[in-house]
Amino acid sequence: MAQLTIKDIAKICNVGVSTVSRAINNEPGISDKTKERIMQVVQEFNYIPNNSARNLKMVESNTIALIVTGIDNVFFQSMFGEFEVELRKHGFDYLLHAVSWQEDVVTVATELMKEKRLKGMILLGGQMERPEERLDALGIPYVLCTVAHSSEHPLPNCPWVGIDDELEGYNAVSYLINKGHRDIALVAGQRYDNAVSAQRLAGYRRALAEHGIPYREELVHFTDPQMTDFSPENGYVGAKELIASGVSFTAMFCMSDLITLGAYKALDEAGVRVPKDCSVIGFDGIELSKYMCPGLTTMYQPRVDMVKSSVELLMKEVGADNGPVHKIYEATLIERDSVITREE
Amino acid sequence: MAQLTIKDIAKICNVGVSTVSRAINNEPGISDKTKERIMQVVQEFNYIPNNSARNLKMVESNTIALIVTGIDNVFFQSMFGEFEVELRKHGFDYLLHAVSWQEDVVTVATELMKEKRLKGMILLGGQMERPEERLDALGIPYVLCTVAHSSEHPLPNCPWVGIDDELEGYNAVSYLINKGHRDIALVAGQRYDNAVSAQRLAGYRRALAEHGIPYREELVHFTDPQMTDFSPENGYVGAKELIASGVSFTAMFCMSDLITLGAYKALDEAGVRVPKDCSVIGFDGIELSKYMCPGLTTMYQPRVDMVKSSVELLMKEVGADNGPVHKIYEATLIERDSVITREE
DNA sequence: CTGAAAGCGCTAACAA
DNA sequence: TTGTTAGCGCTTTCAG
Repeated sequence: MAQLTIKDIAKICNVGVSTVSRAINNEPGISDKTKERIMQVVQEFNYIPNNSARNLKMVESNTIALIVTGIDNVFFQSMFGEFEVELRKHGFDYLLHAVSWQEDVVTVATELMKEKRLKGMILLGGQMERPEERLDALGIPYVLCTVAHSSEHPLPNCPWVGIDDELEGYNAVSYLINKGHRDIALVAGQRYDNAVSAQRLAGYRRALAEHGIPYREELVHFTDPQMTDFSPENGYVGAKELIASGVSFTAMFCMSDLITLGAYKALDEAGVRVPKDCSVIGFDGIELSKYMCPGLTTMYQPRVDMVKSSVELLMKEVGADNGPVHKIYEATLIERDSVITREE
Repeated sequence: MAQLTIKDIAKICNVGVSTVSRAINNEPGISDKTKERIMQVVQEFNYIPNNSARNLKMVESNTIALIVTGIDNVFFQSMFGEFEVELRKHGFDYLLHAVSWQEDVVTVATELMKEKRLKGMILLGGQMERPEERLDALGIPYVLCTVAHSSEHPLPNCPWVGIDDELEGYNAVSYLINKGHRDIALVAGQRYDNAVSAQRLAGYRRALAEHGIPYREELVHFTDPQMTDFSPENGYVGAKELIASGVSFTAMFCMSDLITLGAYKALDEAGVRVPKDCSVIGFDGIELSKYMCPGLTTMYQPRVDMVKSSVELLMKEVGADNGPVHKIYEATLIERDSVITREE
C-alpha cells in the first residue's frame, strides 16, 4: 500500500492541502461541509498523517514526555499510569519513552525534545550528577523524579522529587531498634553503589551509631555484582548467606520489598519464622508487600503524591518561570505483621 | 539555547551541509580529515540531529518497534529486555512504544510506522479480532506476540506467537485432577472476558468434563468488573469470597501467578494451609512464583523462547517473504510445593 | 572528495 | 472560506 499523503487527499477532494490540514486538525476557518467531505475521504482511505513531517513543521507540540531509566523497575512501573492520568488531566499529551542502559539519558532527552518539540519532560529513575548543568541548556521545563544522586552531591539545583534515602533508611532501622532489636541484618544492593543503596546504608549506620550499637560488617550482605540488585534473587541469596554464615540477628532490614520476598523464602527454608524468630522490614511499599505472609512492614514511598507533585512542579515551569524547587517526600512506615517487639 | 541545525555546523566548518551529513552518518566519500574536523565541532557544540527531519527524508530506517498494549502487565514487562537483546543481536534498532487503553493499536502502529519508517514491528499484548485484515494493509512485516483473540476466531491468519490458553488451562486442571482433586475452585478474571480468561475457563471446564466431574458455578469466582483482573487483589478477594461462601474445595486454579499471591494471603488468613488443606496452581511462571511460600506450582509460559521465536519469525519476513507461520508454545508445568496429592 | 539543490509531508503565513 | 507557497532540518542525487 503506497502511503497516502495529504496531497493525495487534497487531490481526491479537489481542495488545497491547507484545507485538508485544517480539517484534520480541527482548525477554524473551514466550512462544515467541506470539512465533513474531507473527513469522509480521510476515513475511507484510512489516511493517517505523518508525524515526522508534522513535528518538523510545528513550532511546539503539546506533549510532555516521561523518560524512564529502568523500565523494568516495578516501583517505576507502578507510576506510569498515574503519570498519564495526571498529565492528561492538565491537558497534555503523554509520551512514555524508555532509555536503554547503554544510552545516555540527556542525549536521549535532547533527541526526543528536538524530534517531538516537547513542551516539557519528566525524567524518572536513573542516576545523575549535577543534572542541571546539561539539562538547563536544553531550554525546556523538566522535573527529576526519583533520580538518584551520589552522596557527595546531596541535591541537584533543579526541580527534583523523591525521598531522602539516608533519612528513610535511618527511620526504618530506628524503628527496629525501638522495637528492641540490636542485631539487625541488612540485605543491600551492590557494594560499590554510591547512590540509593549507599544512602540507605548510611541511614542504617547512623541509626545504629545513634543508639550506640556497633556496625558489624558480618551483618551486612551486598549483592553479587552480576546479580540484579533489589531483586527477589538478591534477597534470597542475601538472606541465605547471612543465615549460613552463622551470625545471629533478630531483625532484618531489606532495601526493597522485592528483596524481602526472596528473604522470606530463605528464612522459611531455614525454618526461621517471621516475625517470631526474625523481624523483617522492607522498603517501597509496592502492592506486593500487602500480600506477603505475614504482611510486610515497610517504608512506603508515596508514589501517587510523588507523581502529582512532579507534574505540579512541571506545570509551574510550563506556565511561568519560577525558581527551582525541591520536593522531598517522607516515606511512611506501614506497620503490618513482619516485625515484633523483642523481649529481653 | 537556540537549536543548532546541520546548517549551522556546516557554516562553522566552512563546508556544505551534505558533507556534515556524511560525517555524522559515517558515510563513505569523505576524507578522514574533514570528517574529524566536523565531528570535533559537533562534539563541541553538542549538536544532535533532528530525528523528525531525518525520518521524513529517509526511505527506510533500521528500526523495529515493540508495540505494547498493557505496559503494566508484569508478564510482558519481563520480556522487554529480552526483546531488546534479541533485536539488537540481529542488528536492528529497538524502540519500545506503549499503547494507552484509549488508543487503537493499529492506528498507533500505523502512525509509528510512517513516522519512523519502521522496518518491522512486534505487537505485544492486547486483543485483536482478525488482525490480519488491517495489519496486512500496512505493508510491513509484523508478528503478534501474546495477542489475545476471542474463542470464535481461534487463530489469526498471520504470524503469531503465544500459547494455547484453552489447552494449558486444561493441562493445569488435569494435573490437579490427576493428583486426586475433584473439588477445584477457580479464580478467574472478568466474567465477560472473551479472550484469555474465557479460554482458560474453557480449559477448566473441559478438564472437569473429561473426568466426569460436573461444573459447579459456586466454585468459580469472577473478578469485579472495576477491579484489575489477574492482580493480587483479584486473587485475594476471589479466594476470600470463595472461602466465605462455605463451598468446600481441596484445590484451586488461579489464572495468573499474581492471583495466587492474593489467594495465598486469603487462604493464610482463613487458616487454610497450602498445600495441606488446599492445593494451589498458578499460571505464567513469573519470577515471583519461585519465591512464594510454599513455592508455587504453576504453568510456565516460556517467555524467553517466545521472544526469540517472535524475532525469528519477523526476521524471516524481513528477509524474504515466507508464508504466515504460527508458533504455539506449550506451557511447562513447574512442580513446586503448593500442590499435594489428595488421599481418599 | 565536496557542494548545490531538490524534495520528504506537513503547517502556517499570505493571497485571493 | 479557500488555495498557493514557503519552508521545518535533513538526506540524497547530481554536478563539479
